[in-house]
Amino acid sequence: MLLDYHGSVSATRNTNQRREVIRALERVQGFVSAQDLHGLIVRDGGEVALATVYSQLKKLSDAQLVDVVMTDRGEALYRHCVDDSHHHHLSCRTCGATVEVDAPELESWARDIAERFGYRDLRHVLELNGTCPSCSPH
Amino acid sequence: MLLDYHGSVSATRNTNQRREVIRALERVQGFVSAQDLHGLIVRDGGEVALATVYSQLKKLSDAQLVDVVMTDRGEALYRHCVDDSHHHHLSCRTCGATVEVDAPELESWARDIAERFGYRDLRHVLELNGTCPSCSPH
DNA sequence: CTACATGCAAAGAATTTGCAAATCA
DNA sequence: TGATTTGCAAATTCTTTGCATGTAG
Repeated sequence: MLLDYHGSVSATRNTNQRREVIRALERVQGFVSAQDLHGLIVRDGGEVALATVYSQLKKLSDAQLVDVVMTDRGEALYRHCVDDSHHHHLSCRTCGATVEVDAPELESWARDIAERFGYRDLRHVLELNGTCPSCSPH
Repeated sequence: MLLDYHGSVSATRNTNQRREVIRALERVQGFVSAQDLHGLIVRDGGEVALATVYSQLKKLSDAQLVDVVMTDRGEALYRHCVDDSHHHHLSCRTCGATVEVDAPELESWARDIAERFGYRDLRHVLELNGTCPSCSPH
């Protein structure tokens, strides 16, 4: 039992489906779309409706238990939150190649900014892209 | 006239509609959705179909003449590529309040990263959000 | 008990596509 | 003239919603 922002009692029932979703997220270790996640669950014999996967993912992300990122195709990708290993991507606009980038300076800079403006629960997403070496004109 | 990847001739006609789209993008100076852009054009007496706005935006972004960013709602935002007056936004997830944030440290950090990986023509988009002071529990 | 969760089907929102008619080069 | 573009409407894709039924607490 937990108190929410308004002091009332918050529920979040521990249903089979919720556990299936969380288990699948943990198994994947990375970003997955809701649809793929649902596919995984079903393929493994789980019985969860796609709409339920969506609603659980929404609750999990509201509770900040999963991270959400948007694909360039407008598809949301979710991943089980393990705030270590927070990193960003630098991708090539031409060939799509991607490298992972650690950004400790960015993280602390972001925290400073948030503090300066009195914002809490800061999250951030950084998209870096350019032309990678192999796609650059010689 | 321009050669494409396969050596054939590439066209890109300079139609009224294309000009309308570009003009609207220049007028806005920032990120707009395709739908809003279409709304702007129409409200100004322009006669361009929404589907045409989409197709022109696609061509423009393929040609790297506009930047594209994804909203957390899965909506694409486009902006005419100018790279002056570069800044970022810190917004409140609860009420939507937004403040502009300068990020000189970020800019130079991003340049360093790009250089380290040999990437050129670097662009970046940073999305910062949290809970603003007035939406924070007292 | 009952407030919340589920599942289905239908609704929504953003974007794409098919195709005939218009038009730039 | 002839290949692109346009515009409309229908199709797609991802996600949300309405509502009757199920169920955790």
